[in-house]
Amino acid sequence: MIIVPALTANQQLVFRTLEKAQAPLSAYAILEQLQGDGLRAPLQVYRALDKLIDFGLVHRLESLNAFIACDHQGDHARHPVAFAICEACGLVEEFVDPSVEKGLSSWSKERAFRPKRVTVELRGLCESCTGEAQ
Amino acid sequence: MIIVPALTANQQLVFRTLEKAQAPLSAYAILEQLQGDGLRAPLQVYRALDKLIDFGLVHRLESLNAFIACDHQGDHARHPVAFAICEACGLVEEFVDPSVEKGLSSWSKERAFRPKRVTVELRGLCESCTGEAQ
DNA sequence: GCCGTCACGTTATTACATTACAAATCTGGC
DNA sequence: GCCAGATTTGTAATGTAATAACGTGACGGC
Repeated sequence: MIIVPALTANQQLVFRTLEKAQAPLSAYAILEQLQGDGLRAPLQVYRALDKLIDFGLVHRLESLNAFIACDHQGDHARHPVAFAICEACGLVEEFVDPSVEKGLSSWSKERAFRPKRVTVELRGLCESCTGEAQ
Repeated sequence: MIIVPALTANQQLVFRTLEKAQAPLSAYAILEQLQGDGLRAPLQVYRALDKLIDFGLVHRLESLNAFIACDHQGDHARHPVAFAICEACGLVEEFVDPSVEKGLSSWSKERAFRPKRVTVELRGLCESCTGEAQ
């Protein structure tokens, strides 16, 4: 169980922006949206994001250089999570797959590798975009 | 089976640099090494990298913004590949895990998601660094 | 009161990647 | 051979993402 301390003002602003978006946002896109609320510099956003990621409230999508609110709040906070990203409509689906998890953890155990951070991302076409785009 | 056409001059230069490095290099690091050989602009490197990735000769490490020569040449060219990256010594190990592969492909099948590109990266500590760094 | 810690703010800079366009080079048809 | 179109290559400029370096202020323990 991870304790999430009360969020600071900046952290709340950033987190709510991501929650509302329901889609991945880049740090600079977040900044743009929060310029009316006193945020001025990228670093303010990056710092908030770092914390939110630590708390398990936000995930980073490496292949997109973007961030998204975790939609299994606390549920599997900090579990290795995977993402399916539709390149046509931008939809991002977050999921946990036991077989993937098992494979990675047993590989790690065999090699005595100690994973700190796990990235699993599928880029492709979601069901509804599959027909349209060939 | 994928046909790899003869590499262009730039592609060869970039590929050999990565082969020699045996470690991930950023596009700009590659450029720096090749400045004596007629490469001048980032785009020349990025274009070569794009092709090499298409051919399955090079992989991109999303969590590092860097590139590395595939070390299973042709073996599993274009198969989904996973990486374990040591944050202490920089060692990168490329591997294929059937259970991971199976998990991802069956998840995709169930959701009718068509993956085009798969990223699986573990960041952590390799065996030899695990002792030293706590 | 003093110190350590932590979040915050600001400026400048570095790192990574792409757009836009011009020049060169390849290719098939005649 | 030579031209027209397509493809690849080179170059400059720009856009986007992330961090370094520095300093300030709030708060709790002692």
